[in-house]
Amino acid sequence: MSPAQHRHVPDHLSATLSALADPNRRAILARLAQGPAPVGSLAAPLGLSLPATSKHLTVLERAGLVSRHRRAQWRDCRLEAAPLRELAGWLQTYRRFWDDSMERLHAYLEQLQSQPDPAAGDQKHPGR
Amino acid sequence: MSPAQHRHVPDHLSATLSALADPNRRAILARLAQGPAPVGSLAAPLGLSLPATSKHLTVLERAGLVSRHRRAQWRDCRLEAAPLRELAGWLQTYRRFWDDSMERLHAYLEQLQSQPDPAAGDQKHPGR
DNA sequence: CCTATATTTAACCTATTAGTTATTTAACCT
DNA sequence: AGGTTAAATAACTAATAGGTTAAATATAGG
Repeated sequence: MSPAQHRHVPDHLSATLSALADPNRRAILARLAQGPAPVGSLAAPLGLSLPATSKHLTVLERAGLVSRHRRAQWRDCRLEAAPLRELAGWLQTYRRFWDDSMERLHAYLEQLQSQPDPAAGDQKHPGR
Repeated sequence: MSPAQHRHVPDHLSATLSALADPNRRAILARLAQGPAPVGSLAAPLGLSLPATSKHLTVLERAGLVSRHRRAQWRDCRLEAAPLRELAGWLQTYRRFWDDSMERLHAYLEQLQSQPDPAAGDQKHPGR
């Protein structure tokens, strides 16, 4: 058989998360959180070359996390938070797993079901 | 010169984010959010092979997002939320950028400084 | 118009990722 | 012991990611 075509258009969340997965890119965002900045001033403190920085910015831009605007010969980069909000929304659905009070509630609700969760397949003998 | 050694031990947050960046892995977490499950029952509904699933689980495990426990010949996977909490904490520092009321406060605080943010270098002529 | 400055783009390299198939390991059940 | 089921590991592959150096592009300014 042909060696598997596993190519997708990545969704928003995946783009956001993989953009954020790089520490240099998070450092760029941290810097931009204190106000817009041109590319060069982002590169220097991170010990990154200009081309590397530019690429990181492209990744961040494609994830919607920054926008760039020409301003004379510079290009001002600005933090765009919408994807972060989206991420926070996604994360929210897991909040009960680390929030103690919610965790207790959840445990209670699970216990209410009495059954070991029929939808989950975590019985003694899980369905094949 | 040798072609640049950019090898790091990735930090927690990077490991968490890159683990979460894959939609299949997020689907696994979503499934585990409804209770622990053996590997096979995770693979099937995602159309993933067992080896692929096992690898995803290894990635999630190394990020601390799941744990696996032998249970007869099965291996029960359980969601571990600590890294998600850590992520939520990190995200929290950006909350003011999407939360309207906070945003207004932030704008006000920035305006208090009167100066266009000396630490930021976003003046007319940014430092080299 | 020419030159300096700021940034992007191109071409290339290496490591990592996500998948594959085939083989092992582990535990259960006669 | 032998067979079956569950999962992991090995070996391989194609695509992606993050970096490099060198060349191109865009704007400002004498």
